[in-house]
Amino acid sequence: MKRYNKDTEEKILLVAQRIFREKGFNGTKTQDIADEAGINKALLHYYFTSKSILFERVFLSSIEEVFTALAIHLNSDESIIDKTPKMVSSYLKFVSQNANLFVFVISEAWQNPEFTEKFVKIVLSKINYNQYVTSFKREIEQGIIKDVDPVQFLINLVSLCIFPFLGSPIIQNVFAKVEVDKKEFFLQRKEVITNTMLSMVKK
Amino acid sequence: MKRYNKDTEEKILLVAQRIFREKGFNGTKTQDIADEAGINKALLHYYFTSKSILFERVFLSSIEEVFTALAIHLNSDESIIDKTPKMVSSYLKFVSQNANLFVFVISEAWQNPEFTEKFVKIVLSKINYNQYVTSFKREIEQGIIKDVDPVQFLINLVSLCIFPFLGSPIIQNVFAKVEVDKKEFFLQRKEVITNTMLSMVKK
DNA sequence: ATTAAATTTGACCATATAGTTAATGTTTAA
DNA sequence: TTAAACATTAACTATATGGTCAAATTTAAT
Repeated sequence: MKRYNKDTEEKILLVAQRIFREKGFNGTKTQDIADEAGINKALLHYYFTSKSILFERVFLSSIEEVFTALAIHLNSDESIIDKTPKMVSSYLKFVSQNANLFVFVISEAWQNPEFTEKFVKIVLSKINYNQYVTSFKREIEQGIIKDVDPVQFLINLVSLCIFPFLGSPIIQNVFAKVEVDKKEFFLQRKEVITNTMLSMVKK
Repeated sequence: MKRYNKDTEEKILLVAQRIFREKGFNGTKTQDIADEAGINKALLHYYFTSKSILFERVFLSSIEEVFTALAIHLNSDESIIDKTPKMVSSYLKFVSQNANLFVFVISEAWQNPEFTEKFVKIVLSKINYNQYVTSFKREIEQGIIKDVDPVQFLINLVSLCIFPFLGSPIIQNVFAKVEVDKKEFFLQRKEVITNTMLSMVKK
C-alpha cells in the first residue's frame, strides 16, 4: 500500500539520470546520487531496490528520449525532399544539446546488449518506422526521387548528424589548431549535411 | 637498472588492452587483468605502477591505432576522386573489425579530458592534416572537383564509415532484417558511402 | 658454485561501495 | 486524537578493490 513521495522519487530519478549519463553505470556511485538528491542512501534503495534497477529505468528512458527526438518529422506526410532539411535541422539541434546522452546510450548498449534489445523493442513499438520505409518506396516508384535504399538513407542521415558530436572531444581538439571559429564551423554542418542528403535522392 | 621481462610486460599490456577496451576504465578490475595475464596483481604494479598509468598507456595507444588506420590513403598523392573509394574501403574494413575500439576511444575521451593535450600530439603525428587540406584545395582551384570544405568532407567520410558500427547494437534492433556485421550489409554500405562521398565532389 | 640483482609471489592493508537493519519521524484516516 | 501506515534516517555489514611489502624464486655475472 506504498504511495511514495512523488517529489522524492522524481528527484532521485533526475539526479540519477544526470550522473549515469555523465559517468556511465560503473562510474556512478549510489552515494553520489543520494548526496546530490539530498537524501539518505537507504532511501534510494527504498524507492528503487538496487543500483541496477535504477540504472535500467534511466537507460530505458534515455533510449526513449533518443528515439523520440529522431522520430520527429520522420513520419510526417511531407515528401522526402521537403522533410529532409527539417529532420537535419531538428536532429542537429537535439544532438548538439544532448551529446553525452548519445555517448551514454551507445556505450551502455555495448555493455548491456540484452537490455538494449528489450528496451529498443519497447520504444519502437510506439514509433511507426515501417511507414517511413513504405512512403519512401512509394516516392521512388512515383519517380519523385532516386532509387535509394530508405534504410541506408536514414543511416546516412543520423550518422552525419550524430557522429561529429560524439567525436567532438577529439575532433574539436584536433582541428582546433586550424579552424579558428569552432561555432561557425558547426553551424556550417547543417548546410553541408542537408546538401549531402538531398543529393542522394534529388534527381 | 631494471630490465624487465619483455614477455611479461607485453602480456600484461595486451590483456589490459583487451579488457579496458571491452569494459572501459571503471568496468575493468586490476585483478581480472592479472588473472588473465596469469600473473600476480603485485606484479602488475611492479611493471606499471598503477591502474591509471596502465590505462593511460592503453588509451593513448588506442588513439594511435585509430588514427593510424584513418591516415591510410589520406595523404597519398592520388586525386580525391581516386582515393575516396580506397579510403571508404579501408576505413570500413578497419571499423567493422574494431568497433569496440572506437566506442572505447570516444567514451573515454569524454570521460578523461585531461588526456586531450597528449592525444592531440599523437593524432597530429599520425595524419598530415595540412597536406590533405592543401591538396584538396588545389584540386578545387584546378577545377577538378566541386568547391567543398575539405574538413567537412573528411568529417562526413568518417561519420558515414564509423557511426553505423558504433550504433550497431541499437541499429540491429531497429531494422531487424539488417544485420550490421553481415557481409551483405557491409558491401552495400561501401557502395552507398562511396557514391555519397563522390557526389559531394564530382562535377 | 656463489652471489647479487631482477623478477615474482602470497599475504596483507585501507578504503570504497552496494546493500541492510532497526529505529525515528511524519502522514493519513478512523 | 490516535494509531497504523508510510517515509526517512543513522549506523552498520560484507565484500570488492587498488595498492603494498617482505619473502621467495629465478637469472646472470663472476
